[in-house]
Amino acid sequence: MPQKRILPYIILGLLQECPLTGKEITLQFKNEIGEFWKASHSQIYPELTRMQADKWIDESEIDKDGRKKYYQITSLGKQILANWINEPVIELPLNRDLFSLKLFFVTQKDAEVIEKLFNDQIILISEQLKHLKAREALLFTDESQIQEHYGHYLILKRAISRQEGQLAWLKTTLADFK
Amino acid sequence: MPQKRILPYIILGLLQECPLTGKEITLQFKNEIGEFWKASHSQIYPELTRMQADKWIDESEIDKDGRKKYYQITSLGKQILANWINEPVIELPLNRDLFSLKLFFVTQKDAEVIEKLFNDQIILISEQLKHLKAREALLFTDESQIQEHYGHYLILKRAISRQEGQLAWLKTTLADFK
DNA sequence: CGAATCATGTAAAGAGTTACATGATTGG
DNA sequence: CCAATCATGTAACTCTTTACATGATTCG
Repeated sequence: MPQKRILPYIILGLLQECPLTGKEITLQFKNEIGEFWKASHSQIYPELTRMQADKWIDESEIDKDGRKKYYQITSLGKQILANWINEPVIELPLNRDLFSLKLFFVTQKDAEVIEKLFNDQIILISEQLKHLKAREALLFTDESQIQEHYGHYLILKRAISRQEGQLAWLKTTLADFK
Repeated sequence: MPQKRILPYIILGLLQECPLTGKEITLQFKNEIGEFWKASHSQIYPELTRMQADKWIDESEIDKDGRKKYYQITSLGKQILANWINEPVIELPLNRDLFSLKLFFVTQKDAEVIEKLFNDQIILISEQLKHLKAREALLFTDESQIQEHYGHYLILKRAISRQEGQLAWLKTTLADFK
């Protein structure tokens, strides 16, 4: 048996707000959600078909003629989403971090290797952080935006906090090392 | 084509220090490495066979009679490991965080749900942090330990820093919310 | 109209998880 | 000696990614 399916619940969560096409769902994974889960269109389209068969979602009347297919959440889907959110999270987040792995295998004498690893990683994280902060400035200009999309606001904040923490650690550890 | 193979490099990194059995390698993933990559024995044993066929590792003479199989890194393996470490890391770390995902889908009126999510997560992270700090106290009692296993020390520190950052964010955000 | 791209979908293959299997060893 | 477990290995199945495919639309 494989690992527990998460993707359909994420799709339900997105459709909870408004009907979306497969393409639009795919694009969401380039934004905040992508910080905490990845999925590509070749997973999403079959998943939508399956969820429709299971009556978690159905096809929306919006733009029915056009070539885009809008899906909307059903009342069954809403229940399933609520149940999932209420299930306690008992696993730690999974992190796959090549930087940390490479660090694991260096010895203190590999000074150049260590410094290069750190410098590259600092650049990488800095760029991502800049991108996240730009999104924050764009989307959450006033309090009403925050109220309306509170969950989105929280996980964007969380992503920013995480990257800032990493960046700070990288910089102080590199400074200590030198 | 699938994602890039990482496991063999991790195994090389472990074998760089001393010969190990498949079982011992498996157990390493319950320690620091498990913070940044997961693997189970059913991946590791076939991978060892494959790496031996590719001459990245070979069977050690240690305990050759016993039922345990010790593997050691070859000089080819050492080169391949060094090359891998020197390749720049261009991808961001992958994070899969169910807590953040669930947070994404709540609205501000779901006060109980949000508080429960936060409280559960605080407990989860606290326990993990306690465990990591216990390992730190156990392994790195003096400076010579740090020198000798510098990479191990760094990624343990990194894991601790990460969890502490998350915990601080969880606590202040929960306090703000109330 | 022709080229680029959009939106949807399918195919192929390795990655990773859980469960099952087996012979050796240990311990009461 | 029998049960538990150890160390290794295999099997079945899903996940995930990359590449390929196709018809509709847009734009110069």
